Amino acid sequence: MMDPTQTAAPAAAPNAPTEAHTETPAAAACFDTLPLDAKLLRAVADQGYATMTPIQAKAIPVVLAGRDVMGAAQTGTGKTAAFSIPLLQRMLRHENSSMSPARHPVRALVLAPTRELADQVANNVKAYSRHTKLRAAVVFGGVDMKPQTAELKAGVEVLIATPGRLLDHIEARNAVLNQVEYVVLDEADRMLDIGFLPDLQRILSYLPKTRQTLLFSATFSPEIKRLAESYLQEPVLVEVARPNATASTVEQRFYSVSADDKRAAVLKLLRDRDIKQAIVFVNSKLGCARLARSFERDGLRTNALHGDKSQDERLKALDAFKRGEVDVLVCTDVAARGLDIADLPAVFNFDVPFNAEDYVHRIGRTGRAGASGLAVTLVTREDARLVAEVEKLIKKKLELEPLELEDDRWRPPRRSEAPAGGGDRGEFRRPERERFERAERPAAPRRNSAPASDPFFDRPYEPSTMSGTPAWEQDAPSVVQPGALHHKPRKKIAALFGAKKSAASAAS
DNA sequence: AAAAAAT
Repeated sequence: MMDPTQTAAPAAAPNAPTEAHTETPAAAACFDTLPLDAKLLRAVADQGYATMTPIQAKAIPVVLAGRDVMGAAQTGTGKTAAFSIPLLQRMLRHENSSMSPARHPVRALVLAPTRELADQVANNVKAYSRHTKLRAAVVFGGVDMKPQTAELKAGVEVLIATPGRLLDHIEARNAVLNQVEYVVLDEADRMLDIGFLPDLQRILSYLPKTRQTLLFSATFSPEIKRLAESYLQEPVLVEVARPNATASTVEQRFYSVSADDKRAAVLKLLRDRDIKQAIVFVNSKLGCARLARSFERDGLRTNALHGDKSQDERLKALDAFKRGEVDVLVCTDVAARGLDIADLPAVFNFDVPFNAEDYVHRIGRTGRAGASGLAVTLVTREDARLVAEVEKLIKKKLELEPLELEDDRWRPPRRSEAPAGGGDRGEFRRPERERFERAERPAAPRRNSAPASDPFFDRPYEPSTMSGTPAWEQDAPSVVQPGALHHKPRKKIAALFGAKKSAASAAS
């Protein structure tokens, strides 16, 4: 069943102003039907946005009403704007009279799980607040603290941060968080997972108990939902799709290959599908660096992005990729979540991710804002179990296809065949370089139009719920069967593998 | 089988 705001019925948005320049025939609600300050509406229009995406249409009024929110929507559907615009509005409405300029209190805090994502969110918040006097700043690790400190001391109303560096600033008394009124956890389920939880709890301990808290993600397990509940007060669950749903705009393919053929498979698919640009996800930093070097030898313009690179290299790699100067970005899961790369045509899972949730996030780098995208996952026999977990999580029947690598030209030499010394390893790779040299490439960032507002509407799943009561009690059992694989402790899964496999096949 | 986030 469709949500009323998502139908094409003209009556759905009677107040839609005629000046809105949208090509969408569907009468999706426009931002200016909301009680938003003109400064914010102007900033939204500056970004080229007129109509709201479903998560925005549903979450913004709830945030404006001051409620705590747990928000779930597919990747690439505008969650950042869904929380930042109404938060800015509330900050404009309620000037903090107790604000003492000398103490530079932060009024809104947004936490993100990676530095790149924090940076991106900050850029969005700055864009939406540009016509206001509210100041936004971002702090994350890997870069000099001094400029961040100076910015904090000068006074910042909205602070976007990764946890570790924020704690540094708190302890150095650069950031005063005892007057925070709004907290957002972006990629909330990641922020609440075991690796982040201690830092997160420490940060929250510095904040006032009375505040508005917002959690957003495309993935929520019932366990995390329950945990999250303890950080929220009478939260409203805002769901546009079932949590863990993949975007309908992404074509998902699963190819059965041997580990030795994975590189050849990527090259073949890049060629066969005429893919101009792609992210290739790898499970380990070492594998990431190696694969990037390999693609480089194949003549592709390639960069690696992983946590062992300097922050400078990381930001430059991402930037070069966004500008189209790099064909293939080989990454670890540092890039799995949240990053918005306009019109990225394809994502490859060179390795099947260890966590099914990460599959959802990885493929969410493509098919964003209504664009179409391709997600290819390469599956070896050992990965069958992980794929089964993905299937359970996203509740979609996945079909494993064979991939014929008939033409030897696309198969890089095996270790045993490779010429010693690693010189120029084979002319058969030349066609790759030529194809990419021929490819037409957009010179500048490619997205200027407003995001299409209807491709997200065709969900086969339950319509969103928006109620005043915490909904996950009734929701949890129906979403996932008790005992479903991805709810078992990871250790148990690992143990299953350990029992089956000996160290024999571990060499690589 | 891992990655990320402080130095």
